[in-house]
Parts: sequence; C-alpha cells; structure tokens
Amino acid sequence: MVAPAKRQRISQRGIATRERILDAANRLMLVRGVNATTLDDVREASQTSKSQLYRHFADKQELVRALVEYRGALVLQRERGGLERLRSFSGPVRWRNALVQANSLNNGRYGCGLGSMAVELSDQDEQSRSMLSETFAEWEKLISDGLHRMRDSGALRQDADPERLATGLMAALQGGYLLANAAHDVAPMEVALDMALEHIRSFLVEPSTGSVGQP
Amino acid sequence: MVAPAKRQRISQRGIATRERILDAANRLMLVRGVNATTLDDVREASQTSKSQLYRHFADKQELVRALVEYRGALVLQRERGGLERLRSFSGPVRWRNALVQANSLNNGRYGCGLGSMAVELSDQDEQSRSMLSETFAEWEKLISDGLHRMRDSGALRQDADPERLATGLMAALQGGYLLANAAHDVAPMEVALDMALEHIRSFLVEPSTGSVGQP
DNA sequence: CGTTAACTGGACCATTTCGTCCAGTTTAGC
DNA sequence: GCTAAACTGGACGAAATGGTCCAGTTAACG
Repeated sequence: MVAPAKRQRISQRGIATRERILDAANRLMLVRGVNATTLDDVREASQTSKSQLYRHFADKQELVRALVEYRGALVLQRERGGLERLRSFSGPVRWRNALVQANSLNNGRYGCGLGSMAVELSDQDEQSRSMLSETFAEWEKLISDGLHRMRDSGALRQDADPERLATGLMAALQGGYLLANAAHDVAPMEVALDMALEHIRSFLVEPSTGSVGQP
Repeated sequence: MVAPAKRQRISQRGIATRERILDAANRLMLVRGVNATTLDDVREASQTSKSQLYRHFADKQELVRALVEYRGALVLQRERGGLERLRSFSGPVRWRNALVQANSLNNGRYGCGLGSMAVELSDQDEQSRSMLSETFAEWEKLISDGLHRMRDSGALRQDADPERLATGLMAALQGGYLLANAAHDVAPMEVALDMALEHIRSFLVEPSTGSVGQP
C-alpha cells in the first residue's frame, strides 16, 4: 500500500520565485561557469534567500540539473523558429547569420550555453550529461529534419545524408563557439560555420556559384 | 638602482617535485575539470605537501596557468610529429585516425585538454585565455603550414586558403571532442573530422574517388 | 473569514578549501 | 665537511561555501 502522494500546493508567487532563481543562475553560470558560481551569488542576483533556494531545489546539483533543462528548452524553442521552415539553401545561411551576429555582440565571449555546460558537467554528473546529450540530439534532429525536407523537395541530392550533415554542422557550431570564446573574436565561428555550409552546399542539386557567407 | 635579482638555486629534486605536481594536476583536472579539482586532491595525487605546492606555485591560479603552458607544450610537441610531414592527402587522414583512435579508448570521454580549459577559463582568467588562444593559433599554424606545402607541391589547388581550412579543421576537432564527450561516444567526432577532411579534399587537384575515413 | 500549508528572511552550523607558518632535513657549492 | 639556501611534512588559521532551521508572513481554499 502506497502512501497517497502529498499533493503540492503551488502558488503564483512560488512559481515566480523559482523562475527568478533559474534566470539568475542562467545568467551567472553562463559567464562564470557552473562550478565557479556560488549559491550566494545566485541568491543575491535573484533577490531571494537561502531557504527559498532550498525550497525549490534540493541542493546545488538539482539546481544545475534544472538549469540544464531550462537552457535546453530555451535553445530548442529558439531553434525551432529558425529551423522549422528550412526548404532552400538560403535557410541555413540565414540561420548562420543570426548565430554569428548574436555571438559577435559579445565579441565571441561566453560560447554556447549548452556546449559549455557539456564540457563542465559531462564528467561530473552523469544525469546532466545524459540530458545534455539528449538535447543535442533533438537540436540536430531539427536540422536534419530540415535537410530531409530539402532532399525530398529535390534541392539536395539523394546521396546526401541529413543526419551526418547535421552532426557536422553542430560540431562546427560548437567548435566555432569554443574557438571564438578563446579568441574573444567571432571570426573562427564564422569560418567554421561557412565550412559546414559549404559542405552542405556541395550536395545541392544546382549549386549556386557564389561563396557562402559574404553577400 | 635595482636590487640584484636573487638568483634561485634549483635542485634536481625540486624540479622533479614540480613536475610531479604538474603531472598530477594535469591528470586530475582533465577528468574533473579545473574548478572541481582541489589543491588537496593535487597534493595527495602528487605525493607532496602543502608547502611544496606553494613553494613551486604562488597560488592555485599560478598552478593553473602553468598547467595551461604544460598542456600546450605537450599537445604542440605531439602534433608537430604528426603534422610536420604533411605532403599528400593521406597525411590528414592518418592524423584523423590517430585522434579518433585515441579518443575512442575512453569512449569519447574527457575531450581535448586545451579545449576544456578554454571553456572553463576563458571568462575567468584573462591570462589563461590569452595563452590558450595563442596555443590554438600555433596548433592551427602547424596544420596550415602543412596545407601550404601541399599547395606548393601542386596537390592542393591555388584557390585553397590554408588558414581558413586549418581553422575549420580545428573547429571540427574541438566540436567533435565536445559532442563525443557529451555522448560518451566517439562517433560525432569521426563525423565532424570527416566533414572537415572532405572539405579539404574538395580542394585537391586530383580528387580521389573513395570516401574519407572508411578504408 | 479561518485554517492550513506554502512561502519568506536571515541567523546559524559544518565542512571544505585556500593559504600560512615553522621546525627539521637535504642538497648545492665552496 | 661546512654553511646557506632549497626543500619537506604537516599542523594550523581564516574565509568561503553548501546546507539547516525556525519564527513570522502570505496565499489558497473550504
């Protein structure tokens, strides 16, 4: 006989507090990294108190895991918008331009919220690693779905492998973020993405003549 | 008038101790990350004591900076061997195979010693970031020098841009490391490197017909 | 409205972690 | 060999950090 699950009454205020904590953790941990951010930092930035942190999250690890989910949802939501209507090759190009522009606003700093967590957490918390891996897979699927559509519509050759192309593009993006962050310069990210797009372009049925990325 | 710099007498034993500390820090921080590794961890793994740590390094930050140099020297030394005699396209392919095989031994875990430090330190210690950025540049130069030789010898077309190709290859490598680490599977790294090699291959004067990476 | 549980602020505790100090040992160089 | 400085072990201190507790406030719901 199982004890009836104690139903948790949750108020609007509570939800808002939880959101405020996650948002503060998100911002702080993006620039300082997860391990270098303390709970007191989060508490202060979120205008809350210790007991609230521990009411909403069992411990720091749980907060971090919640942040992994939070960021994953943000990224996937953002990407769905940009990738959903991939049909011609101009789609990936616009996608590239948006990412480059966003990253150039901080001169290449901070990198990808998911990628940096993956580096820091993969060998530290198996559950976070697995969630991040899952999120990357979904992200890649958004890309490969678009490439599938391009192939079905005849824009891409039949021998193009959307899954491989999507993985390559994702690796170029993550590697580009990493190098751009180290250099404090968005240029390596541009070069990396252009390489991946060029690679996709080589599978177009009717390759255009212009080079990628420089209008 | 400047006080004469106090010449530091250094013994063989001291050198060995310093080396032992760096080696221990290297191993520990590769798997746990820099911030999650404590000085006590390093002390224990290196079979030394607190006072020795602080004799050889002013503080943790200095140890980390020394480790950045240490790893940079290791990687560049290793890479010089593999990249120095790049002449034909089989060179990069062998290089790829060696990296993939090494990474597959840990099922994709741990990633690149330089890349992971770059993610963790770039927004935390400007000096480390700058050293890492410098090391990446030297690494890329080893690659681009090889590509230059391939171009001069007529293997690569004249319109190939060795610097851009090298940056793209490095981004693919780093992104591949990152995804492989998150997935605990070397496969994404293979796909990423193959994409970059395919891109280089597209600049060959006489493209071979076989695909890259699967013999 | 009144009761109950969610919520809040912040004092407080325990541990971890960086860093210091010092008494004793070993080594380099004369 | 002798001496000075490098070297070593480990006890110790102080601050940072994760985590607990509780008295009081606010909101949900009959």
